[in-house]
Amino acid sequence: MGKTYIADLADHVGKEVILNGWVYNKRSSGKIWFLILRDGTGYTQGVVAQENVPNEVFDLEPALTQESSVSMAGLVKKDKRSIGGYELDVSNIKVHQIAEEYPITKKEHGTAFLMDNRHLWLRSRKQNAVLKVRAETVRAIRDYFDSNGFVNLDTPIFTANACEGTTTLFETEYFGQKAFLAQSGQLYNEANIMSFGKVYCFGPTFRAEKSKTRRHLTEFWMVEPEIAYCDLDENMGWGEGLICHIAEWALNNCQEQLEVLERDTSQLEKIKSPFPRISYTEAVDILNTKGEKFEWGGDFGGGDETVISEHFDGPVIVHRFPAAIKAFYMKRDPENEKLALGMDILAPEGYGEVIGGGEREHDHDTLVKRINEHKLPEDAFQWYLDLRKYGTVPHSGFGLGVERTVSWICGITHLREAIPFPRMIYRLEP
RNA sequence: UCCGGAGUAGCUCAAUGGUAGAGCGGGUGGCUGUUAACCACUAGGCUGGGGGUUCAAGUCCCUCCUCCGGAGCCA
Repeated sequence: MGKTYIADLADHVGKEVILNGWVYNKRSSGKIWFLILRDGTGYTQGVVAQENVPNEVFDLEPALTQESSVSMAGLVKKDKRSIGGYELDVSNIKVHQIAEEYPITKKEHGTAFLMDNRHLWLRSRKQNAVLKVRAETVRAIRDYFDSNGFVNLDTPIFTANACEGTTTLFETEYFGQKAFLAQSGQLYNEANIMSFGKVYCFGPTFRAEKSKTRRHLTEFWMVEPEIAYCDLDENMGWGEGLICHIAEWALNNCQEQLEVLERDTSQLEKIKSPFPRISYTEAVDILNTKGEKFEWGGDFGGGDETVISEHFDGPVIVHRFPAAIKAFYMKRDPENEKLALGMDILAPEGYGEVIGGGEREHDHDTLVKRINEHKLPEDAFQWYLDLRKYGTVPHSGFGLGVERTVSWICGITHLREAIPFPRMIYRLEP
């Protein structure tokens, strides 16, 4: 009799097995009772009949509280009446611990309460499904880059300077010196590509913005590829390919989870190359056609993004933004100096920007000019400027937000559920 | 920071200015195929804090605190 996981029960029909898990629920009916067990791989029920087990096992029922840790032994049977389609004719139960009164009950709870109990909420079925999709999304991302010749080189989290100067950074103390938590690995990626050609970094990133929306976290995970000898068009192709790969991977590897989440998978099946590519100016026209009264030159808000993406049936790429609203390192459009060669990929169904990136300025003197225009300290960028002195080449890259992508794949409404322990403006614990 | 909303039992929510209730969870008992099982009984409250109006405040007014979601910023 071996240790078995619920997900593998189908292979053990007619055999005695031991399942290790936690009490999800129980139902008693006098001389027979049911123990619904979860073990992280699935849910099943044990049937405990008075005539089949010793009295001391049968009498456990009143004491078994929700989330008590137990092992149960028994014969595996196929039965439609059981959750998961299989059940155990229980012969023995070993109690590891009787859980104290569990705060999360089977009825609904508010999100504030659930977030306070995030360490326990993770056990619930839906949260388990979302985080499994997250793990698979990370696998899909790595698979995409690894199998396309990218080298994974991670970039520092402690940095000395605020690279873009626009967003607020978390400040910390570093042996008596001021340091900041990184908001992007891009600048370091730009150094790395001159050695490896194609690289990506993948790690946590930090923004001290006091954002209070469902689309923002202060600590989130981002994958950032960077490619040497790559223009804006090719860059858009990499972003599009990545998103298609993630959607396809989820459909192939997360069917069970997407079902638990009641995700309309037809939305994911529609994610196919090529994505429509429209310029910022065309996007502004779309907004105005729909009566949004958007003025050329401004940045899109969450609502604007939704309106634009609703115009298309799937993700859409928006490119060539007004240079004035973009970072100093973005290359200008040679055909129109007012435009920067940036691109965003907007996910459908109102999920908004999941990718932001573009072609970088690779000319030394132009870059110095931009640094000064943005009133950034030139000294801090000496190493970055060096990259333009020793064999500079056109290059591009982008960042993809993991939690936004996972939320979209799962069809959930708030980023906080797409990461095990979210960090938000008013949430540092648990 | 600004705008809006909410704080009542462990949880989710009710309660014309007039004795604070229900469902779930807890406890006790019943039931041999239950599916957020069901049935009966039972315990559980400084109505977020402070101040005010009133014969009377969960309810009206002021103030503070906490949380929620939206704007800004962005992935």
